[in-house]
Amino acid sequence: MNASRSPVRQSSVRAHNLALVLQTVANSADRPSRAAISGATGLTRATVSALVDDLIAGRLLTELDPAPRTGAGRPAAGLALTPDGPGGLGLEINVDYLAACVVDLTGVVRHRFVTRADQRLLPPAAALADLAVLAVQAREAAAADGIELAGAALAVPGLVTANGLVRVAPNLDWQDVDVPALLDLGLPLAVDNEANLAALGELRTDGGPPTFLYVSGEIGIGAGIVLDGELYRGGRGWSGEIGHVTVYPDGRPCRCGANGCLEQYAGQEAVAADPDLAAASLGIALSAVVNLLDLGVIVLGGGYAPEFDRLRDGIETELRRRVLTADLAPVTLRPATLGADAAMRGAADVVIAGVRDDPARWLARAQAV
Amino acid sequence: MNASRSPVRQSSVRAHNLALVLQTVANSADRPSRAAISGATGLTRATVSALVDDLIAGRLLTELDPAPRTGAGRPAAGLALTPDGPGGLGLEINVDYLAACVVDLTGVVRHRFVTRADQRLLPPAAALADLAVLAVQAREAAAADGIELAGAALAVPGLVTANGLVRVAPNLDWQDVDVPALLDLGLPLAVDNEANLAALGELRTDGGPPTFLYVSGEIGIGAGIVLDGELYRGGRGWSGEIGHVTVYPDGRPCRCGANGCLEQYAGQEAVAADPDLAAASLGIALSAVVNLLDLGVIVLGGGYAPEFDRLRDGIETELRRRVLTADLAPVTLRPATLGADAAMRGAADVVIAGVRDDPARWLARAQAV
DNA sequence: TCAAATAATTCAACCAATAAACAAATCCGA
DNA sequence: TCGGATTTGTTTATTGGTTGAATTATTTGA
Repeated sequence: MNASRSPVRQSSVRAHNLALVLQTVANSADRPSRAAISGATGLTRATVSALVDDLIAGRLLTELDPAPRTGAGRPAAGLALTPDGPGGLGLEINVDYLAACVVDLTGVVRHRFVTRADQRLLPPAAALADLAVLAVQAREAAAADGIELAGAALAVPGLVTANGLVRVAPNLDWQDVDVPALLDLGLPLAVDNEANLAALGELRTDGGPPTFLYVSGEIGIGAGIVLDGELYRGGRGWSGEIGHVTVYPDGRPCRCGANGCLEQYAGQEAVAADPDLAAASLGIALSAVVNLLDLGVIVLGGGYAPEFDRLRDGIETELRRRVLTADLAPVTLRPATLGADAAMRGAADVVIAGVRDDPARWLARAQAV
Repeated sequence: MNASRSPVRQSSVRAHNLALVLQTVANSADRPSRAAISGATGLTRATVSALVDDLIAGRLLTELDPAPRTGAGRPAAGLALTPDGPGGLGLEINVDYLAACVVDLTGVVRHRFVTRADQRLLPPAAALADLAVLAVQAREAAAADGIELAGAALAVPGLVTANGLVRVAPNLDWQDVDVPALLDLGLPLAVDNEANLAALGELRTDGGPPTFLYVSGEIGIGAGIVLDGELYRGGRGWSGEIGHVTVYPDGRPCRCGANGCLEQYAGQEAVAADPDLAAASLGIALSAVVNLLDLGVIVLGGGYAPEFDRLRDGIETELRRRVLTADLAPVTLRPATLGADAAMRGAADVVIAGVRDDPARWLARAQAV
């Protein structure tokens, strides 16, 4: 509802419409013609043609054979995202591995690199130096495919501020690590919480609902909240700490100092020890989330995904009992579709989503080079 | 991040910039000149002049004496919102009263009408007919001031869908009431939950933070979630049901069928019976909200506002203990600044916010008439 | 072989913002 | 008291971008 606080000039109109055309192609199942785009967007064919010319010149779209059609008339030229345009570099650092991947504009993972090693034994700078090695490998592999990286995003299991500072990452034993200062790849770098990025990865999975909660159960429990297709990061970027939602006010002591946090009842160890208790506890906490945010879909990821069948009933029982609107509108529970790579995939997706959402910036950059 | 799915034409540019200028005036403490607006927005003076001419012609802005200034130069003409342009009609229906108010474009309450009567004794159609009488009075009073109502909004203590259908309002004993069908005022009518609208009322209060939780404690407990200056309504419009967040999983049975809902420990009766228990319970539930959404400000309204001093310590104790990021960033607790009228004020504010956020639509309508 | 149909491009017109010059109204200093 | 400095607001030519209509291109089908 709030109009954004910046003036709009004609060039903004073009930027917006470039994004509109590019997204129309991206969301289209077939390979749409210029005329089809015109119909879908409401822009005239003349305008679409001009915009498409720019997008082709900037290596974001390519012309292909059209989708087959019956009847008379000049055949259309099919348009699709280029697999050899800009790409995204997804990075992940976790307790026992480092990973990097290259995703092209169409969303396909083109390259994937993993190094297994216990990151808790290294100081942050050393771990990030190792990660930089992977990043360079990834960039070279991408360049060999004709892909230029538009940026990078790093998934970290911890609290991250908007400017990339990792305040706390308990399982890595990190505190106040200024990642952008230590990891200079010569690329724009975003840093975010792993659950947030995994949630975004899940969102890009085709047909993903635009509003859902992604819950990732590892040693700790994190959640990514996606509202209307956008990740909600919270006032200071620290949303989704569902692991420390109180389930039993006078329950087990938690490492955070409080009692009865969900983490103590549905963390990795607790799930193994007593799946029923974990499911019930998770159900109680998730009911709170649904009552507050009215989410229709909950995705269980991370360590929860393989345990999904064992947890489902217990969770749903509590949801039915404790969600006020349970009989008015159902809550769907489903396992994550991406596996262990979810956060890294999500990170790469964030980068290419940045290009798809603002192609004008990419075109201007490509122009300058 | 998601570009909206509609094309942008030149007229959209004008619509956006009209809104930008109008909001700049609205948010300005003094009475800004065209040059000042130009400086604040980044638009050129020429453009601002043209936009201001339109806004003055549409009776949204007026020229006044400028704010005093020292130094050389031609004196500026001060601009301000017109008190006699479009206004908003705020309506409220609650257990024991009906209310209506007229708020002008500057946010001042110009007229206020209240009828005390137990609404549970009447069928919904009769209650809404009584409300329509108040609405007509309000409109006539507004017309006498030269105010034309741009629309109306109604606050209801219950679950409301996006198209104005009241699914359940337990304390009114309403079920599936199609309000827009029963209440035709010849004006655009929005219907929303009272806590949502009260939260928006609190937002418009000058200096209100753009991200906060508004909690309203009456017989039930509702909450309005405001994220980045926008009310978050949830996937189906039923967010904010904090009253049914579980505090003690095996605790007191609730009328909703579950056990240990917050409502049983911090509802109106519970607060009276045991304020300490109410505060602790509220603290536990609010900690969950903060952990999930990372909100920095919580506003206590409705029946909680007068009890604020008695509840504060108990709530803050739990917040400190249970919010993971409590030592990284504080959570501020404060009482609501609007009193019993909060929801009705918020309703009227929603209407005028609609005009301020999209003045082009109002200008087009005024033109057509 | 030609008419109908559909796709894409070209071109003049229009809308809105910009930049720069200009007019208006005040202050201030000699 | 007068003229320059200063700031506000308007005028005018230019530019960027979309539109709509006309035009060109390419196919199907009678």
